[in-house]
Amino acid sequence: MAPRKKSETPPAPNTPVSMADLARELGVSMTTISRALSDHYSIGPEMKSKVLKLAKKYNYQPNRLASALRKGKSKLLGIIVPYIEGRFFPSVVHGIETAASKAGYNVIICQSNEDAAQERRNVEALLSAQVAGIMVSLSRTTTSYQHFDKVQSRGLPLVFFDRSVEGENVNAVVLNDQEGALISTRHLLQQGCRRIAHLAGPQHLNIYKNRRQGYLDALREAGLPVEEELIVYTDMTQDEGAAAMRRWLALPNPPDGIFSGGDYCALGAMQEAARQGVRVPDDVAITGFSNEAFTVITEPTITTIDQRCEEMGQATVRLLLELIEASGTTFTPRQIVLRPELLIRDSSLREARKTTGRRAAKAAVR
Amino acid sequence: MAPRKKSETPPAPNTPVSMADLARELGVSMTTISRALSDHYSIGPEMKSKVLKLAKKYNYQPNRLASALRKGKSKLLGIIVPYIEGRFFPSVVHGIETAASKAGYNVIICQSNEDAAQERRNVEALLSAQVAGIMVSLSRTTTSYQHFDKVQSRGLPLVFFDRSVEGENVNAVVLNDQEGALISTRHLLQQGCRRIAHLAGPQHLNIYKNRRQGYLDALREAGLPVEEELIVYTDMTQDEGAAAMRRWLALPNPPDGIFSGGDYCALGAMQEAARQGVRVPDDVAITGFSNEAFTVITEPTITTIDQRCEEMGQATVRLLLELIEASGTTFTPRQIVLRPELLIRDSSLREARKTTGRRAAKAAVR
DNA sequence: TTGTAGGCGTTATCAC
DNA sequence: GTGATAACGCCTACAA
Repeated sequence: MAPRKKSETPPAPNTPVSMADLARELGVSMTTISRALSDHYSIGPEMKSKVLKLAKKYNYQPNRLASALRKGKSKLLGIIVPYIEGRFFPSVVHGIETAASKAGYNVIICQSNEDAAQERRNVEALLSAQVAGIMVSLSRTTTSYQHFDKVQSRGLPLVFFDRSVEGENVNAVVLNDQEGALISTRHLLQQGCRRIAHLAGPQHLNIYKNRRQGYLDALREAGLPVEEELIVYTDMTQDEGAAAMRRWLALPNPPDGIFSGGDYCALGAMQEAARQGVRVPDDVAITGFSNEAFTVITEPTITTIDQRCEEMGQATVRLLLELIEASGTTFTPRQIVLRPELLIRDSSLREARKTTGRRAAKAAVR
Repeated sequence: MAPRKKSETPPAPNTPVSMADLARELGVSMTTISRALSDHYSIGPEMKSKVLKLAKKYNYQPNRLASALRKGKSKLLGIIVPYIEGRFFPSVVHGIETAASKAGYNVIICQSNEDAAQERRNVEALLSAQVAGIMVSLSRTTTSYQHFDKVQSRGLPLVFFDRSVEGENVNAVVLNDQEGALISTRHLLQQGCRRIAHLAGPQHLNIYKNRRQGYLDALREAGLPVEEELIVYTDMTQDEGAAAMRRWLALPNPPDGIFSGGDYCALGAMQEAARQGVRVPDDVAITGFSNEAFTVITEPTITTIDQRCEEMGQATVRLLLELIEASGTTFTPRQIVLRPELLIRDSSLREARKTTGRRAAKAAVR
């Protein structure tokens, strides 16, 4: 479409009105209009109100493209996530969008689909769109980081969240998975468990490595031995949780507590226990990880670790905005570590006084 | 930040390179560069490859802001959703982003938080950002639609999805809730249920009104009477489902089938049945609506209606792109109605041959 | 306090 | 086939 011709008549009602249109209408210069609209200091109050009134009348919308082009700074932030599904990423994105919008920014969202090449293309697209900063949770297949070097060498603020690159040289917001595992396992110990098993996830992923470490820390702290038969490595699926539980229940001396690195896996174990007539939490107490939505609807409800999705989103935006404002000056990279929260529910609580009444699940309204 | 001064030296490595920089380097005009990069017809092949090589060397990124400003058309689409949580909206957004990105568009996401005023602000922001089109799922509190009239009067393509305004004058993609209810209730009839109850949602919301209507249709079709004591109006929560079930089980003649307008509510009913020793599906068959993630992990798994979230996203983008391409020409608004899918699971399947083995739940990896 | 003018990076139009 | 030039809408020295 060819650009609209400049006309001397007032703008058609269905066409966006520019500052030039307002200027012509009032017989003043564009500068005046610009100052009135941007609340500049040197502008007569009556002039200003006249401009504002006309702007409202014509429903003037500033063209942020033009503004960004001129100023070299847009009001757009970019997010790259592996995907927008499940519980975790949508919640973080929710937190990000809320915080960004509060600060006057809009957010462009991209999915890498766990594909490094796609992630690279996402970065290019965001650079092309002239975003003011980028937030990334790494794709699982990303092994080289040049595309991010390029971002930083342009002086464009960059913050990783949840899945970050290692090191002190990046800005990142992550959850302390190890601490989560530690407090969860400690809780099982406090409930009287002495033989605590662990459903571990793929150890090449940091989150699962750290969760296993936290579990080990808690055992050591309590002076308990680590028994290899009590650690089962899984892909964190429900079925693998059930399978592990079957193996454990077949032992001469089965565990009396289980810390699972994920909720689905914990669920599988719990269901297998029920099938075999083993009582949860009395015979075996179980805790999960992630606070999946279903953990409050099972019977018993599942003790788990909340990952502070919303806070993670907020913290990510806060850090990014700091970087944007400090743009130009030197800024020492920061890693923000969020503290996980243990949500104690019925699957691990052995005392007589259980949590009173199930937490009402959110309405299934869409 | 003041715009960078035009310099005669090659660009610093950390600064974006423009077409002018390339032109200077090659001693040709910007026009030539532009043509080479945009694959224009009148350009010498050797010139073209020279330009492309240099562009790659300097890692040239087109400035889409400038391009959009000049052309009056950006490569950005806007989405407005009530929120990015639960199962439904994230999945639709996932579908939208995937389809948009395939077509070379990026997506700005906004949340209205079920607030009409916020929704209005979202529209303004997207207009300001000069998006090429807008996709909206209405906030629950939206009662006036002027902000959308403004969008359309600007000639900006607009498509509603899921929560749309009524009428033939809008472009929309919605699910046929009534049909979903119909096939779900029919399925219960086929399973031999003769007294089918309904957990209904708030009737001022179209989706629940339509689901109730589908239920009534199925009863009429089967020549069964509508009994008011078998329809309970709820807010679709788990607890209300349980409460309704309690009332039904206290009847002299309890229902032998239940069609719930939502999965959480169905779950509550199912759990209450279990507590009272009533067998599902043999004593009472139950079906839900929405295909929430938990419906495959309960025991028994819950029969439900899939809402085609991904397809909805794709269809929305397809329709919007059509509108964008038809921009200027007259385009008769279209309403696309997606057909829901009945997922038959154990909570309603009375025959001996149940679904073999629980469907493996997706790994709880984040 | 207000106006003038140039430029942000790209592309369409015209001339060569 | 290539080049010069003028916009797109906004912002900001600088001048008045």
